[in-house]
Amino acid sequence: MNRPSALTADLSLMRELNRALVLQLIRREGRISRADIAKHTKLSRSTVSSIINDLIDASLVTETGIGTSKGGRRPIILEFNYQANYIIGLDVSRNAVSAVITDLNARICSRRQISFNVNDGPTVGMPLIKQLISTMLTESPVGRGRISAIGVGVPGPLDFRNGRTIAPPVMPGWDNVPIREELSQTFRLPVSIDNDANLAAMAEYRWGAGQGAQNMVYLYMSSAGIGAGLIIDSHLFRGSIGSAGEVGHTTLSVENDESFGPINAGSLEALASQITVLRLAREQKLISADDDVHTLVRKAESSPEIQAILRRTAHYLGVAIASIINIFNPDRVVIGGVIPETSPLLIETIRATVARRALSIAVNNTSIVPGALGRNVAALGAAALATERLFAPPALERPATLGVHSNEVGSLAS
Amino acid sequence: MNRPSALTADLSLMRELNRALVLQLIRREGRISRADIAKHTKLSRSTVSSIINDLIDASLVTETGIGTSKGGRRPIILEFNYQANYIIGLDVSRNAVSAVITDLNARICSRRQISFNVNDGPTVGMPLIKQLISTMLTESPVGRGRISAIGVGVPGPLDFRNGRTIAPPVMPGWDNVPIREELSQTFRLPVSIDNDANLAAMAEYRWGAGQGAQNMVYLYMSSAGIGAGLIIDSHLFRGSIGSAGEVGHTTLSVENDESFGPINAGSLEALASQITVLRLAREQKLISADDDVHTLVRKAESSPEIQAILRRTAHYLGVAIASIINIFNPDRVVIGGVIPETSPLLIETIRATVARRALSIAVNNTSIVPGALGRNVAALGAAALATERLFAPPALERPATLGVHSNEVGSLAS
DNA sequence: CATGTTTGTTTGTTGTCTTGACAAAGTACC
DNA sequence: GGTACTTTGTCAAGACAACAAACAAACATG
Repeated sequence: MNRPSALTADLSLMRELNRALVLQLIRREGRISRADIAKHTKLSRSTVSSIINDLIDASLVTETGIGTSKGGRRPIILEFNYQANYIIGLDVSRNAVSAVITDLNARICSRRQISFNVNDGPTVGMPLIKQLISTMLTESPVGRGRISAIGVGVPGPLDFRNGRTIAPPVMPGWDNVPIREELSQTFRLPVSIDNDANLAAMAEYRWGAGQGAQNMVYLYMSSAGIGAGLIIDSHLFRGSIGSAGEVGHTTLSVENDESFGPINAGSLEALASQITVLRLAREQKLISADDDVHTLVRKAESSPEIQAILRRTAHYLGVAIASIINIFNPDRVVIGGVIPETSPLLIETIRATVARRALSIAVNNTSIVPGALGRNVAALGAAALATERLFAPPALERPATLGVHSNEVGSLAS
Repeated sequence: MNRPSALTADLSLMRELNRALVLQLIRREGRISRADIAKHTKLSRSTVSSIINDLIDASLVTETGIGTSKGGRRPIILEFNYQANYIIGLDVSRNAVSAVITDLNARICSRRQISFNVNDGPTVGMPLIKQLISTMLTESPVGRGRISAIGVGVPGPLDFRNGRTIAPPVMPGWDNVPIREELSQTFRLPVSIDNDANLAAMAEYRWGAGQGAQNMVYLYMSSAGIGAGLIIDSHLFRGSIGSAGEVGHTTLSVENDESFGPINAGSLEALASQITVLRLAREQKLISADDDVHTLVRKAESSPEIQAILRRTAHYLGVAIASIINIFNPDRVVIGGVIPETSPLLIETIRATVARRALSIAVNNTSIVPGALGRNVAALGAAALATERLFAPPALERPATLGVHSNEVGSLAS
């Protein structure tokens, strides 16, 4: 039922597809002429002209000047109008809600953060969230009318059929809250919602360390826990009920041949989360009680004890990543969060563990890199998701297989 | 590069899409009238008529009778002509090559097997494979002219850009052999090639225990090792270089807090493969040297020692499956191979281990079942892949996201 | 200045789907 | 049996999107 039903093709669909095709090309290329679009897309010049007229009328594209001649008439340069619309991106974490307003190219033009306690539950939390959105809408440098979508990230899995939270352990009291519906009705804007790891993955994929990847795994070491976002052929993969990538609760298989029950080594989250790292360092008096992760990473340079903690953490992460690589065969693994993004030691140790534990063919074709977008990843991703939604071509049936074929003989169906 | 370049939409594409749409509906429904097709596809009745005429001309569809009235004129029943073409499916295993000829609905109408030693390398092996195909072509009950595609399964990963083997450990000497090209040129037929686990997954998904699933994981316990095939939204997922699902070489994480190196517990394949199970049973004199897996499963009923071996094996498999479920969130896990398909103990133990080790939300939405197709799965899958290829609609760009959206407000691009 | 090239637009053609009308063949009810 | 209504399938007319070819504008080259 949730399966994307195959669309019937008619003329309007054709137009939609070609318009999306042209639009995506312009977004990717930046500056391009009608003639070049025709060459890239293999559409005729007249068709391109017609589509461009539509897009200019919708003010999604603008003519920004005249290019240089290639031996004939000079081309008119077209550019995507990134300021045609603006998007609000929200990131709900355990103790704060941060919001950004971005243009269609993820340039942040406004940013705001409120403190927040997720444990207060939705009756306290939802009004705060709405209040923040309201403030962003009214006080933003761009007019309210030009903000055209809202994206929201929450820590934990969602029922993605109706945009409700589902009993997330990190969000006590937030069971089955129709966040999407409420916000959509209050603000009369399209609302996209997803969990923070997925959104951060989206952001890194489009604008950060994941650019150009085909299949990407994003591991998110946030203040709330550890999650993963999977991107397959440029698209977020959520699994059957939306819990794909929930690696945080995996018990790292720790056992020996004699006993079958899991030795109580706990979950990946318990062993390798940011909270655990801080706790261990504090217990050993390596940092003070109010030092944060940034301090920890800085002090690590001169502290072999902290380095040992980080190595151990990295090792656990590496084991999880090795499993993911064997199963998933991504060409890039991006590891996000303050510690991975600032501590070279962590990344290097992860690489070493993965090299030992994953299938060598797969490892050799996978680069493991830290995230590149810093503190606002998830909010940016929320904006990214909402943006993508605005320009998504219609969903069509994918080809029935992705197998290996000889193309020397035509298909029957053609 | 390999990324499916977005197709430009024109009138012929429109027709192709709609034709594929109608064809798939007929294949799925079995018996259906033009009017019902129009209702399901939301195409107009006249368009459906036109498309059906094309399909009847191509003899892919036939009018097979008159249905019952629903208060008006009685409908003409259309059926897919499963005997319009036939497919050869090959399964290359370590010590045999088996082949089937199937109609377009996977009904086997001819079957043959030759003994084979994969260690002899391609100079000996390829002629044998070609010989087998030749025999199937000439001696088949259907004429050679009606066989329209060949599918091949090999044990091990492939470079799926050019259909060559890539240094599979189980196929020494078979590095970089252009199997697809050779067969395609020799027999002048389209050739599809893939690894056996992927093909078996395909077969179970279409005709076996995976029917109706959305995201399916297939674990294949073959004589050559352990592999997995992943099906996402009805389509095989192969990863970036085609090694997705290669779980066999994963080192089951066995370690304790003191040491970081992997304790030499070996790979999943070493711990839980069919070969290992047989070896353990033989070492303990529980079966004789020439007993096979069928005997083993039968004797297990009265042998607590064999049961212990199976429980242990199931436990290892369960650990691997739990990881896969956490990462992938499938709604079905199918476990294929002789032992899983005949030993209830194995499946039940796997279920128990998975229930303890995987995220409960995900486990509750995942059914774990044995394979249903028996010994010819992989060959059937090879035929399935080749068949799908014949009727695959053209590849279009997928929508940019699969995120969660409010549909209350339209998109900009429409 | 003549020639050729590149860019963008205009015009007429083609192919596909849809709409609405229609015939054929049935049911339901009087 | 007759009339009204349904359902199925076909046909002709119209809409629409892309294409091909011709054309105009603007430029490079010799």
